[in-house]
Amino acid sequence: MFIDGGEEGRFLHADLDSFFASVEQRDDPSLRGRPVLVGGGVVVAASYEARAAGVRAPMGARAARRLCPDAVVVPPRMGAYAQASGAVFAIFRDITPRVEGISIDEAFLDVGGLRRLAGAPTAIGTGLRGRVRAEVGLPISVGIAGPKFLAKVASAAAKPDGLLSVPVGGELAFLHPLPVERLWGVGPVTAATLHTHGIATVGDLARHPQEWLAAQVGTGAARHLYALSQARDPRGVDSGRRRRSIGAQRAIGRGPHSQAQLDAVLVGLLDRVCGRLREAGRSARGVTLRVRFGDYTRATRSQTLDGPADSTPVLLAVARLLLASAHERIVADGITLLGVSLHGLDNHGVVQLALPFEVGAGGWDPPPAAVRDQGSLDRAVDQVRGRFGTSALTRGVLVGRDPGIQMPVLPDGHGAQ
DNA sequence: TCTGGGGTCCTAGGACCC
DNA sequence: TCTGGGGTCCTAGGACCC
Repeated sequence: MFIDGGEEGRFLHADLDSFFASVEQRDDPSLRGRPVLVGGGVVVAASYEARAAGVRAPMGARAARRLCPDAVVVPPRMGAYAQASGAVFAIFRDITPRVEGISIDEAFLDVGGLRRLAGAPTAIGTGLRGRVRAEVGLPISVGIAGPKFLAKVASAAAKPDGLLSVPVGGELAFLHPLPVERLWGVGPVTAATLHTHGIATVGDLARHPQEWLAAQVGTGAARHLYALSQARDPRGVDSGRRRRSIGAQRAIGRGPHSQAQLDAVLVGLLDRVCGRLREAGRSARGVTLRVRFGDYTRATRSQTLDGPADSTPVLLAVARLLLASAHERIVADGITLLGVSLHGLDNHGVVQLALPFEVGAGGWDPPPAAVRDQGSLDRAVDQVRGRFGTSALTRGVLVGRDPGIQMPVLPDGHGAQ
């Protein structure tokens, strides 16, 4: 699909169709053309054949089977999805370095300025779709528009397996007839509020002044929604985004659960989360515990640490204290989910500051400049201390180019012994 | 439909400091 | 003894997204 005429916008949003289910159909030909559900107790992805029967994610498996009795249910294979995602993102970055990943299966690309090199945005999008299909074997939809968020709205409208370009000047004609729920940031709560005031479409929303909107949904959301309803979006593609938290959670049955059982779940969560933290070469300055009670209401408890930490015992101890602080309520109401997330993520100083060191035997890329003397090493280490706290400097070895210059600095698993 | 697992961002109040 | 404003950090909660 393609709205013809006029100049094209610079932002391209690429979104893999029914990603997990498509990977399953790609890898098992017997699943092609059949309704496929990925997940166990809950459907995390449904193929378009299953969606045709009304199945949506997330939906309980039992309800999904009722709607679609001949569906094939397969367990998720996160490894396969991560691999497929990596291959698709490699194609994105081959087209332009200006790529902003939104999740495992979608990204924004800024293709403004590529015209002479690669053609108009629609040509680039068509080429992208062809390459993903040929090289990775997956269907992907593409939206193109001048305001960034509108490219995402367009890709949703293009699905499945399509391309839609909203021409410059045609933004409002495309946007205003759509239901407000299509706007990024309008979920069930905001939608319900807007509906009570007779606002059903984006055009309805655009006819109300921002001040009035602020009284209904708050100043921040009002500013955001008002701008979007006028097809205004000042954001560009940010290719340097880093993850801001790492977490894990587990739904547990209604119980009752003994303290020992809860602690075992907590230990498992911390083990997973801290492993991923260290794998990423990062440290955390805060721990948040997330609890869902028997009545499905939620609460969080969080604590900030004196300095960054990446050790499982340290972070587990903090999480245990937080769990204890929720003990009374858990006893009273029961508990159905336990989760933990780590925030205040940073590298252990050295890599991020690009200090003039070489790390261990392996070093890192790009190689930093050599440390010339003990004095400059000391000053650099002081910088790290000042910025990240002393506990950032407790493990590993930082080695100057001159092998006589060494300081203990890096976390485990980052190349230093 | 009795309910998964991974994230992001915003708001608001209180503590604390200058 | 009483009183002010501004800024930052921390905690808790909520809405939203895939």
